[in-house]
Amino acid sequence: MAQPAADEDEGHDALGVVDALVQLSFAVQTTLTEVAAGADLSLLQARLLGVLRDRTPTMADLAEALRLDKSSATGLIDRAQRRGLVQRMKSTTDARSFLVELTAEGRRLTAILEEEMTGAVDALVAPLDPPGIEMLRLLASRVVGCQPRSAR
Amino acid sequence: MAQPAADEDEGHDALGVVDALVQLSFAVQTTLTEVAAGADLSLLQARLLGVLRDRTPTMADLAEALRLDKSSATGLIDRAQRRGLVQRMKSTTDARSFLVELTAEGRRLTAILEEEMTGAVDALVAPLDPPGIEMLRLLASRVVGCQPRSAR
DNA sequence: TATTGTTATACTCTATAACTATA
DNA sequence: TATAGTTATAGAGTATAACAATA
Repeated sequence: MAQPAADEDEGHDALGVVDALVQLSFAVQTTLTEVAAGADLSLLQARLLGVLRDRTPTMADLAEALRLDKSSATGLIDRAQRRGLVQRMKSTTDARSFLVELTAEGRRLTAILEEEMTGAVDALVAPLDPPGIEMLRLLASRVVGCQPRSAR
Repeated sequence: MAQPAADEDEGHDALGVVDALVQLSFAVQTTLTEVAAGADLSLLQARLLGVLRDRTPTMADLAEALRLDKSSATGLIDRAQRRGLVQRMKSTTDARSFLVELTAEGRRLTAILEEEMTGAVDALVAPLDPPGIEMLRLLASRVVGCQPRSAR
């Protein structure tokens, strides 16, 4: 399928639903990546903060939530911890296990990122009128709400 | 904003437009990544093939199209070339410059990926009825700026 | 002098396999 | 034996800075 034509000046061809969705997904990811970069974070580190906003998962939980191997999660948390964003807490119920939680600094950054990402994505859909935005919200919700979870 | 709840079992909460769009973008990216992985390629390598499908850019053009630093493009093309997917052609107009093009094997893989990615994204929107899909196509096109003027 | 591209370097991110400690 | 997590290792991907060759 066609790539997002970042270097072309006229992007007014009619797109099929696949190209439109793929280009939209790249536009959203680019937006999120830029916001994260503004806080000197990778998108993955930002996603980590998002996961930890409402949870205190074990390393294994975290790996599953981010679809990473457990060894990748170890490195991710090592780097986040080194930057003072998260900390490992010994589990009281399983001596092998850690619970990962945000530090105060991590919570501060998480709040900033949430606000900025919301603003940036809102700006992305600003070309639509309010009914269009509501329709997009509804359709996107329906697509992600019907995801087969059983497949990994 | 909330993370795609990969580890939760029911995704039927009402989502705001930002969360819905972010989750949709991750769903699309995950789908594309899985298709690419099925051909033993990263998503970036697959994007590279997509760019080269209709173009024969210089290294600098390529870096711009993929929004990479020129040094990153060097490594990307080195790896793709090592796998026999692309080749560097000396420019006839600028002795400093190369044109990057697909090999026969690269074209073969590109065609397969295009077909599989289209099928996978189509499957993603299958929960919607045909008017919903058309509406999603229209809204996404408008957001990414590729809507024909007549429909604006 | 400016541009094209590579190299050297350092870091993030990713997975596999082997390992330790605990269940 | 099985599970939770780390370590060792290898590789992709990313950017910055310095560099060579050419424009």
